[in-house]
Amino acid sequence: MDIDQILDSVSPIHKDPKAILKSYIKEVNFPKGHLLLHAQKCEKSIYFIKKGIVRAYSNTAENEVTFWFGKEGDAVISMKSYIANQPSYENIEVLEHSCFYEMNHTELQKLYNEHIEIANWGRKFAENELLKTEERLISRQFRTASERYNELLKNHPHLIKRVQLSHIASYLGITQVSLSRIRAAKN
Amino acid sequence: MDIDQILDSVSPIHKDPKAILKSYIKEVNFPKGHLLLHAQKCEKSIYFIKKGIVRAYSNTAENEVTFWFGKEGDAVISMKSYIANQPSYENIEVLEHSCFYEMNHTELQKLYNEHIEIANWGRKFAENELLKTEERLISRQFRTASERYNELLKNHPHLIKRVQLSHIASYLGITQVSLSRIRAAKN
DNA sequence: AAGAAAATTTTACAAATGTTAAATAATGAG
DNA sequence: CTCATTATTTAACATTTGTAAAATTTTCTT
Repeated sequence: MDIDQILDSVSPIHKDPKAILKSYIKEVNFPKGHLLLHAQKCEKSIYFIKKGIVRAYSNTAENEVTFWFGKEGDAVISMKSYIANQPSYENIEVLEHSCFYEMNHTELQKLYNEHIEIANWGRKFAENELLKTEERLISRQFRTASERYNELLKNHPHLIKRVQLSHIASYLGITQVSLSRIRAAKN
Repeated sequence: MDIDQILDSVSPIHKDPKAILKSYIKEVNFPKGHLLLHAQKCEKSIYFIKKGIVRAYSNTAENEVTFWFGKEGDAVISMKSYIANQPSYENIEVLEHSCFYEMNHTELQKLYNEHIEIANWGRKFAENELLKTEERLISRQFRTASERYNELLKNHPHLIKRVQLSHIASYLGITQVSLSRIRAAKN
């Protein structure tokens, strides 16, 4: 997915302000296993996935909890760092060799104060991410693990194949044994 | 909580653009039981709570699920309507006689395109709400019902007293019987 | 292709949560 | 203040989910 398409899918933006934005964006590659963002660390960059998949997780006292999967076109960002300049909640792990568009937070903030069209692009960016986060919250609050598993199968069929079931189980908030039972019940 | 304080707490804003914003805001009162927002309806207004408390809920096939409590200073809004111009997920019920600041979505959108400082205020508004929603999601994903109950006791002690336990149980994602057991275990 | 390592499923049992109904406590109307 | 209504807790039992460990399948390395 190329950068023009990604920027426009956030909110259509005219040629000139888009060129300004793009001049601050560079392409970077990372191998499978690389940590793109680090929990407890104040991150400086925002990424968009050009090609590949990633996983967000946090470590609790007992175990590791996966809570998001990112795919092409998705923004990879610590909102806590981007918005509040505070340490990230999440580790983001690259699940297969992937290519990203990278941009620096601070430079983006500066552009927000200089160009109204970029400010409104940034507003739409936050608004879109808000709707996605709300959707995730509602999914968790209203649907059973089994329903959410089917949702995942439907919305991210490619992902299931590439991600360990232990990660999917923790994403669903159940044990891997329970997930096995759900999967077994479908046959 | 007065409107200047609320607007500035979203993001400090200069006198002139703030005056423009305020010229579109009016004060409204509603009694206990009033429905401020309606699920399945495309809502036109955003509210800020001057005084009072509210509850967000949705009806599923079987039952009613409470998923948010709002208090003074909080924004009461259907993000789905505000951002995507689509029907609201939530009903918002006024839990005791309350006073709100009301503003129209469409007028706000217009201001975003005319004043860069208001555009950035709107960006910060979405960003702040995003952090709050993320916090709610993380709370649900990482903490047990019991921990979340204690969190609620700590952060909203006044609320617990004024809200039925059946609502709190559904907010925590457990049955009222389980909540009783949690409460009993603390004595 | 064979063997080792890792991932997934299955089993047996324990613990937690849900369901239904009854008992108790709190609230509100007259 | 009293009675009726509503809210909350408790009890008994059923169901679901978790835990630990073994069995099986898949993946990776050589």
